Amino acid sequence: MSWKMIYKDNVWQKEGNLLEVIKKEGLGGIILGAKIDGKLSDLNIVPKDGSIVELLDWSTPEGRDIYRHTSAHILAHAVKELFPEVKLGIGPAIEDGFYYDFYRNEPFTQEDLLRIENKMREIISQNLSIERFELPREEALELLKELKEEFKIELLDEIPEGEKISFYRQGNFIDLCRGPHLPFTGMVRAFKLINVSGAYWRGNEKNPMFQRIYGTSFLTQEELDKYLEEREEAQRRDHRKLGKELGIFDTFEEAGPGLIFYPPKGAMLRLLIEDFERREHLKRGYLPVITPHLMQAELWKRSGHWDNYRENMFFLEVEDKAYAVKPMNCPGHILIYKSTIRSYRDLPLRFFEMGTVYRYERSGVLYGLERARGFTQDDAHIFCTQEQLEEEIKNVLDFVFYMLRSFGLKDYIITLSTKPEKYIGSDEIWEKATLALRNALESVGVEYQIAEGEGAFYGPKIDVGLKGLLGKVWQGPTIQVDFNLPERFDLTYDAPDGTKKRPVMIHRAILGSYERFIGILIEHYGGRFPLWIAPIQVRILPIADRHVEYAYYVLRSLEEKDIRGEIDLDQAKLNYKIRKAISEKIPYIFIVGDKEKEEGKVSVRTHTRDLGMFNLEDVIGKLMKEIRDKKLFDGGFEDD
RNA sequence: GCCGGUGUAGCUCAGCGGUAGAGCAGCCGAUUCGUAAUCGGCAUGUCGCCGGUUCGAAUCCGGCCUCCGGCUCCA
Repeated sequence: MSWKMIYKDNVWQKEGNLLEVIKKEGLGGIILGAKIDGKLSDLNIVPKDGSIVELLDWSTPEGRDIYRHTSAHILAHAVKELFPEVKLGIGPAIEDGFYYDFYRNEPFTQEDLLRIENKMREIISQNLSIERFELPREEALELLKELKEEFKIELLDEIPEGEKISFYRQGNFIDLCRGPHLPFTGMVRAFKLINVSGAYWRGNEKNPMFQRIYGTSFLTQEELDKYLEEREEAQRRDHRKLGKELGIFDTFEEAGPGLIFYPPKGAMLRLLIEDFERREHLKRGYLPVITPHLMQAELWKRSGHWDNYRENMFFLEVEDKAYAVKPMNCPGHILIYKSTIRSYRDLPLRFFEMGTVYRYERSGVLYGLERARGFTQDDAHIFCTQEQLEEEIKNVLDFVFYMLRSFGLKDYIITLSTKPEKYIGSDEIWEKATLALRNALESVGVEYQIAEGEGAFYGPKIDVGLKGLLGKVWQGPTIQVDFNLPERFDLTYDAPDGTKKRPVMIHRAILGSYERFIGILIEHYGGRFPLWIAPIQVRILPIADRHVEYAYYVLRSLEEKDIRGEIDLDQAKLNYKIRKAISEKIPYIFIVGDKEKEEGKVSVRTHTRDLGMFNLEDVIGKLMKEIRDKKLFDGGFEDD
């Protein structure tokens, strides 16, 4: 009756109860669960003869999940003790913690949460043993009826025939659950309930709404505190707060929700990004186009947006004609394509537009710059032959990664979405297009995941999700192959053999939208932008009035080289001006006093430290280089 | 859109039935200053909006709106 136990670099041959063995080895409280022959398991069991038992501790994702899943059970246990009328939903571990869904008419208040936390502490200090038991379906149903857990009965119905039906019990709390769990409630040492929010039962908005209590737990209080501090730090970087503080963007209640305004600094930042991107497009053979924001409804009927996207569009009527504000730029570009006869010699044809679109997003989904009702896409539509598809996609991908690199973004998730159940176009063309996307990804050599069946009905696509704060991912770059619109608009080109052929269309955005991208940048840099896109690059601080004249001389010298500077004329002490410049996250601070004036120098500092005194020309040269190189490090040119 | 929370000066917040306050920012004055907050004075408001209760509402009640936490959605 012996089995093999593996932990870190150790291998043992053991027998008997796993939990006992772990205790004897001095690993009690460290080992949270086990993988027996590759399957997750509780600890309080006797492994089968000859099995291989891998021990899981906090350093493994599975170990953390077990710990937090048990935390969720303790939460549910506490809630049932305090509010016996509550019905249980589900309660899994998630990325940074856990949640449990409860059905209850009364909302949980902040005070309730504190009471629940206290009850949880009680349950933990009782150190109840957590036991698994399995029941035949009939008996499981009886038990759940007895417990009056109607939602759990719904879950039971969906457990496939032949699969074991397991329950977990701690004290008088019983829950239908696959497990595994910690062996004792006392093993959860540090936890915190974070908040309550609504969540539809089983994620369907037609179902009743549950109250979801989110929490997190860690092995030690120190780790928990650290996590909570990180959350607070993340909130300080939140683009919605920081972006407004720094004057990057604003919204106004009287203008309407989800409509973005750019004050001067934000507008400067955006223009700098646009300028850079515009030049890159022209270098890469894109042709600029500009299309109206308003087009007649008829056009949107032909494009299919009327049928498929109407509830997200803004409409208006003028002279008995219905118009729609564009939610997308494609129909406009298509009209330009169709305005003349196109030859195969014209292809690929790449139309680029910084196209501002408006989408009527449901009120609850708006989120600062990341999800707005009006935004500007760096949009292009490439019309090409099937043969050109792969090469074009490859070029777009290169472009995408070049841009992300330029802005210093490295955290992204790439997804290739393939043919869904409902689709148009032949299987051959789908296969070809999907292969083209895949080949392009392979040739660039990036990691990507495949979302089987997640493509649009009109074609497969590549999406790049950019990581924001607190695990949020926002779709930025996208490359979508489209077989539908060329069909609907009867797009053609003249082939070498004189026949009319249908082009393929690629919709693509490099950054996604300027709004969303700027939101990501604010959070990525905490408002401390690389020099080349910083709205104000240098703030000049004259020490006393007699240095103002020289400060202007310095400013003019900067302006001559297109460096964006300004002078702080406040009648304040140097310390105060420095503090102000740092809090405004201005990359370089030039201090000018008697010494500097006399010698034609400036003293330079960043938000962290004094870099010393330099000849004005030398500093300007260094800054110009930093701007030209789009340098990302913001610790100052001293660190070259 | 749904569930819950929230809204007072430009910002951060106090006041919670008797008619609006602090700090910072702003303005005025003094100070002319060397690497993260100089001192003094002044002014600041449809207390989110609409309606109701009350002798009296920022405060209590109802509706609407914004924003926040989620869910759903995201061609």
